[in-house]
Amino acid sequence: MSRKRAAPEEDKSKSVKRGSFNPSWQNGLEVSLKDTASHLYSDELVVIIRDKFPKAKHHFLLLPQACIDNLELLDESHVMLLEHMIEKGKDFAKTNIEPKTKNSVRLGFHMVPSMSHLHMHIISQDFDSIYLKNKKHWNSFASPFFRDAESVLEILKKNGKASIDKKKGEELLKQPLRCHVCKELPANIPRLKEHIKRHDKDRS
DNA sequence: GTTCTAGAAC
DNA sequence: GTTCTAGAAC
Repeated sequence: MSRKRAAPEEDKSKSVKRGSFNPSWQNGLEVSLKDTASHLYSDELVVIIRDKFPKAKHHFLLLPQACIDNLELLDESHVMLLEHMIEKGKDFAKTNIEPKTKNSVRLGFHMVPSMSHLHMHIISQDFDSIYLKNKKHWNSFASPFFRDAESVLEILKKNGKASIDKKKGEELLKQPLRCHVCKELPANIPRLKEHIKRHDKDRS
């Protein structure tokens, strides 16, 4: 028998995709929110879960319980919520991430998120992960595409909103690969991954 | 968000 | 020839 791969299971997905602008993967976080068994922390306002494809040794997502799609929908009334998100995110990092790496943890949002439901990343800066595979992955965490939660909070306080610049986001994802520690410019992803191992050794 | 893979880059 | 990236997925 000469066949390259198993036959594609077309029928299974068609019913979902056809006539729907919101493919199921975009709603993954809504599903996780309802799956209380996956909650590592929860209170009346927020939930913390593991990122399904962690891009570093420690990578979690903190989501509000309320159905807020993205940063664009925040206004003055959400300042306290965002402060709570940051506080609980920091607490979680302090107690759940080993001391060696906890100093380099960042809390923040993607400039243009792929998935529905507002989510704040809690991610260590080693970027040691088999799931970090391409330029988009890298730039979404190591370029200004990653917006620190504290800066977003300041902007929200100042302007009463935290708008999304989609065009700027798309440009940032296409920027050359740049080491987040020493600003070196590795030629490709394998070389970048080899390069950042050095900084990990420097720290330990 | 991921998977898959054509063809660019080496 | 092999490695690597980048765009389609109905």
